[in-house]
Amino acid sequence: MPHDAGSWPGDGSWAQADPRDAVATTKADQIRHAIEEMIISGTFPPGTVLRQDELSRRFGVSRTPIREALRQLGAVGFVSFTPNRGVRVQALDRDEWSQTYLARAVLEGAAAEAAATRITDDQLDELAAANAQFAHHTGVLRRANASRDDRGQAALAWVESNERFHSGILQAAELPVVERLVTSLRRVFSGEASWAPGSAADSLYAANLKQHEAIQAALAARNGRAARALMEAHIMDSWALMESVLDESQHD
Amino acid sequence: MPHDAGSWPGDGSWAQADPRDAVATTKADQIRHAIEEMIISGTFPPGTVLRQDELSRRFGVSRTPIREALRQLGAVGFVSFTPNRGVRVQALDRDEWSQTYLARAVLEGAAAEAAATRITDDQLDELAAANAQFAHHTGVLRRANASRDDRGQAALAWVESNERFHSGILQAAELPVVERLVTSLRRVFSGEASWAPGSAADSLYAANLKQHEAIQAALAARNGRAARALMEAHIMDSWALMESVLDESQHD
DNA sequence: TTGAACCATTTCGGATCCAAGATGTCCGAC
DNA sequence: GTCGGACATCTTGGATCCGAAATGGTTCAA
Repeated sequence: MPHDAGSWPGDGSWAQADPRDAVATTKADQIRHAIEEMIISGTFPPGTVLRQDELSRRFGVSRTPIREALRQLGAVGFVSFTPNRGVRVQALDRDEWSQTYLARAVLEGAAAEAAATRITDDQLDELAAANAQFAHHTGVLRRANASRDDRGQAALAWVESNERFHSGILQAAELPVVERLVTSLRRVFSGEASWAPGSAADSLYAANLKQHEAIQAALAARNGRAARALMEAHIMDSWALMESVLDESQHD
Repeated sequence: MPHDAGSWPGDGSWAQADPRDAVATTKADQIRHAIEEMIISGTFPPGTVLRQDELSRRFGVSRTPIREALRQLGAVGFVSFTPNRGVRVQALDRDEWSQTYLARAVLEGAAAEAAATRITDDQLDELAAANAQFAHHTGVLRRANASRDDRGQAALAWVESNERFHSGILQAAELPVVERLVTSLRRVFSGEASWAPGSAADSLYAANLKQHEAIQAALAARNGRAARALMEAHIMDSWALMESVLDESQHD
């Protein structure tokens, strides 16, 4: 191996971030994951130009696996290629964002409908737990007198419990292909928002919580049609929430 | 360039197959396209193991661009990777197929709804033309006394006019993100069927045609809700048609 | 002063070389 | 006869090298 492999940024935990790679994996795949995480976490904000040489130094490998990693990210839409010019972290405009939400809405709606007939009691319990968490963090976010630090913590936890709820439903639907699609849509979009849901439209958070509970109830009642309609409306409303966050951060 | 570049299979028309690549493109991208076409056209049936060395000889390039092309195809799901073992053309089982259709159904349904409010008269004319073509080829397919060769021709033309109708609606919807998603879903699935719709359930073809016409009418009437419901039902019915074709080919 | 051509620099794309993982076979031991 | 291990071979993964495209700055002429 060239360069100094010991000079890795962080602690090397980038490797095997995904259990799928635990058994056997290539550097190209590990690096794809690492770059993906860096994009999502905001280390590489949208619009950033990624230089192969710089990345190869940072990861302590030659440019070959870097290029393969970038090709994969390009195929999936995380970065955009310009031949002989380099790659740049994809930046979505508002219209593309809204379409991403639309796609998620109909796909997760279909998943919710499927889940209604298949969900087990254990899975329903899991959803209830996720929603309890969600309710708690929503409360912290809406509390005006919370410190800035608390808000940041709560925002992260809010996103996490939200994901827990949504992926719980996707798993219950037993539609792995659809689940993969939604996951990739969600990852692409999460890259842009360095999520500080912060002070955004207060009532929207409350509505969001109510919607989660309504969806949960529909699933418990095995009402597929209702679950679908509610989920669709919920995600389109989340888009409104997201838009208000975007507007806000634009005014900075 | 190594090897004999003159020994290209075919006539070199693989290059610049996509106008997007016309201005500036890399060999890796051209080869990705070429392999993709080969998978779709059935040259590389599902399950085929793709050897880098063989591909590099076939395309007259070194293994480097081949590997980048395969990485891209892998990221998109056309092929599956096994580290140190090679890549294999992805084979979908019946359940994954059905999910692919479900995803298409809801996404194209949403597109149809959007199209209803935006479609122009010119675009409506184009849909009508596509459907006229579709009707014609459906007729040939249903004619029992057609020769085997005629049927093959008609089958291809049938698929083509079907795509013309569907992509016409997607374009009218002005949702490029959704359109890309659907296109990639459709490409993956078309790889499997070396489409000889042939003798499959006759009444299903007739139903398919009627559904196209109903969707067209809903769009003309600017009825988004109806267009969406009809499109969804249409694609789920197409799945039934596809399933019967699959069953049939299984009995060979 | 401005614009166009030329050259140096940077970065990428592709080719080649080498190392490492995987498979299959052959041989020997039990 | 069968099981296990060592070895030969095949294929992939990664590193390095080189040519080509794009950029930016400089110079010369109009």
